[in-house]
Amino acid sequence: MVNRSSASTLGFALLGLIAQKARSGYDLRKFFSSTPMASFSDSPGTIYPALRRLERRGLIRGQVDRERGRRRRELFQLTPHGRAEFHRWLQRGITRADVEHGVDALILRFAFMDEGAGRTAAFRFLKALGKELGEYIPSLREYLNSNRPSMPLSGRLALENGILRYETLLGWTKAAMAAYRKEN
Amino acid sequence: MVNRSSASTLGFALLGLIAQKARSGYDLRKFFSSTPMASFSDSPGTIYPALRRLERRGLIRGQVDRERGRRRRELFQLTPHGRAEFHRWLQRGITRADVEHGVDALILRFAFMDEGAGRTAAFRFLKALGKELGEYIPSLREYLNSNRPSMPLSGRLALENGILRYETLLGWTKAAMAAYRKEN
DNA sequence: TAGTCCATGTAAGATGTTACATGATTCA
DNA sequence: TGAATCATGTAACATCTTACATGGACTA
Repeated sequence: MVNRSSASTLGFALLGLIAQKARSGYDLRKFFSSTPMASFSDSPGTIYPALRRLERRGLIRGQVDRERGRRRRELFQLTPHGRAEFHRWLQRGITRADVEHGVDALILRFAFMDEGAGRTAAFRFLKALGKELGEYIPSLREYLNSNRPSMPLSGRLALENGILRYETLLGWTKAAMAAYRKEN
Repeated sequence: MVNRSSASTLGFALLGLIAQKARSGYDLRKFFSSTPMASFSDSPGTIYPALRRLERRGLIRGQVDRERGRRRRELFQLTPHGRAEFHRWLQRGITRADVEHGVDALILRFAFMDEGAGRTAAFRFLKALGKELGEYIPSLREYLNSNRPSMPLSGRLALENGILRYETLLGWTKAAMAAYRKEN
């Protein structure tokens, strides 16, 4: 069986944007098509059903905005339950699986951290991510060293790119922590 | 309607590994669980149905390996059609959408490039990727500069991480091209 | 002989994609 | 008035996840 109550990555992205201010499906589509959050699809077949799922689970509620002379549109806002679920998502710990599976979802979480969970939580997140990366990167290096001779050049370079990506991320966590310290 | 003849990212990952040598579903699961390709799920409910789909489309064919004293297992290899489709995937151009949507699928493609399409194709890929990144990164910078004042710290840092990621990747393409030149 | 690893699968459901569809409003 | 944009949706389908299930072979 599958998680029936909470949301997917897209779901949390929508929750985060709606948490900032009430938005319509169209607003959200435009946001995805016109900002660096373009990794999410802006197609109506993705957005509108996702919003209905969030509504069905009681995480958001929509109300039709019927100002005269304006096109009909439906603005969504978080319910208290939605706000709580979103907050729980932000507060989740960081696992090896999170880091292995692709770091984009983690960065998405972090992007909403200040607004949704506060700066202390943001700092804690960075520290936990740094710790996890510090443990993961050596295992990648080890794999590279053991398999280097048998790997084709493009395969080796691809792996080196992965390692570089994680190392850059680790450096970024440190710079980001410094930025938080400076602000306080 | 949806692409019925070709494969998903997971499908191409499987094709690439099977192209290297004949493998069973179990081999592939172990590969995903024990190497840096851990971003793919190693669960049987993911792998076995994906293999059946590839088989149904005529991209791979399996034959049951029934050596006595060994457990029954089914080894898959590429069909000529599968090899051709895989090759076409490797040769695909690089679009803005590829870069925006997440660069992991591109790196996967590159990892198989030498074996599946040769070094000339690998070099061409790096050049095209570098060009696309060179055009994309400034648009991210521009967004950051326009929106910096209104962004919360964690949001701004997340975006900076994205830019840094693309810049690191651009640097890597240059180093990788140098590595190819040196080999020839 | 009991536990572990090898090896393959199915079922139910959530999620996402592409394509198709509709109608109102604004603007040239 | 015709095109573009605003705004929301459905249908069909592929894909993926989680959980459940089975049985043979190896090893302590």
